[in-house]
Amino acid sequence: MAGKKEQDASTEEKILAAARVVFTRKGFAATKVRDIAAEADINLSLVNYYFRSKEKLFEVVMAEAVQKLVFEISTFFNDEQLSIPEKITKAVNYYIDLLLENPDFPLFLVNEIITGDDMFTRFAQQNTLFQSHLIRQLFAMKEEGKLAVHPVHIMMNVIGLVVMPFLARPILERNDLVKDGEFVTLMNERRMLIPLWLKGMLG
Amino acid sequence: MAGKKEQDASTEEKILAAARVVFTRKGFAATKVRDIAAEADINLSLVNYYFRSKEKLFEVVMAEAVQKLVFEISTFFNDEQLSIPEKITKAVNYYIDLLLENPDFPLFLVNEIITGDDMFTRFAQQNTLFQSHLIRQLFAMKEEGKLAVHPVHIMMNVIGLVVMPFLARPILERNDLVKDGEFVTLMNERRMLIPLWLKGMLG
DNA sequence: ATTAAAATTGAACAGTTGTTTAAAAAGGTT
DNA sequence: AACCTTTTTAAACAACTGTTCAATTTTAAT
Repeated sequence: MAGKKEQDASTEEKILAAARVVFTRKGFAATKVRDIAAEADINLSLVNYYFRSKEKLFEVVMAEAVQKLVFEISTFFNDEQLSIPEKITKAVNYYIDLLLENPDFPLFLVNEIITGDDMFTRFAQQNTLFQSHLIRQLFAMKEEGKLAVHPVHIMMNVIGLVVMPFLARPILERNDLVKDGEFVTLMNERRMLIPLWLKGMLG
Repeated sequence: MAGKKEQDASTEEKILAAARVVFTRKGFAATKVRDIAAEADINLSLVNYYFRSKEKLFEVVMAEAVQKLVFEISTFFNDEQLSIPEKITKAVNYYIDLLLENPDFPLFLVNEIITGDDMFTRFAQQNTLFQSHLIRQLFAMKEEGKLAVHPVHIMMNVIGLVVMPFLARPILERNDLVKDGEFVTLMNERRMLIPLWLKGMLG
């Protein structure tokens, strides 16, 4: 029960890939184990054979998502060599790259903040985003009187300006306010714009 | 089947109130009809008696939420007497008022964008937010060369700057970055700040 | 008080869902 | 080949879930 066997990871990986797709698109509660089995094109029982339960499988997928969205970004935020604008520029570009590849991530995570029991809490606990070097820099700036507002405002703005478009995307495209393919162009524009806007906010 | 009876709306309202609470907190898929019955403290069958099905009941709750969050705001956005900054200021204050009273709304709506079949689509169709007078004003400004960026950027920024804090709130408070009660203070600060920031973005 | 409609209840239904089980198939080692 | 482990399969279970039904209670009108 302890050691994992190597050899053929193909079935296990097929399940995991399918789980990523279905969980991300439908959320935990709306996802049926049979959906995952069908998407992976494997027998139903294999899901419980490789991952002990639906919940355990979900935890793996969720951990991956949080890893990508939160942990990686904290590298930039904790790099003591970088100035505030440099940190923001790096973070914005990393996020936009990531979200262009995984457009469902924000909806997925937000979805689980709501329903999630402790699942999201557990990961967020180890989160170094909100106790990062960037935060300390901002607080220091505030102390010196060089920042007029609470540092949390800045943090919320960075995340809000990057993430919100991906949340609003379905509505924007549905209402033909953003044409096909134009969304990507707009997001690429924001790589420049968001750091610029934040410079304005910082004073 | 056609005409609704008047007299005792108490039970019906109890169910509706309970549905608002449970649907908003857990989302459609994770909500059981028995949860709603328990929350309303009424017999299980009465949910189907007053509202034909779980889905029909959900549509009522969702329609209310969209009404509050989208339709009302379009009044401001379509008031031809108001300048762009005036529209934004009104919208920001209305949203912050509303969201302080219903902090779960954003999570709820986002949750249903993901899982929702056509439900959200149907309402968004009639949406006058993204074809509003404000949009036309912004496009006109762009034409005149007085606005450097695509108007959609501005729209996304308004919504993002207002809504994101409510999405992030659980995480912020969990990490003690925002103390008890401080969140409300921060949101009240944003009534002034967001219009200010947007003035900067507009040129 | 009688009568009819509306509201409420408890029980049951039919379908779904996560999980388990026992048996078969495949793979590897000696 | 014989033997053991790992993987896969079909079937079933037990709990859950949305909904319905028949019977009872409440309400309102005459």
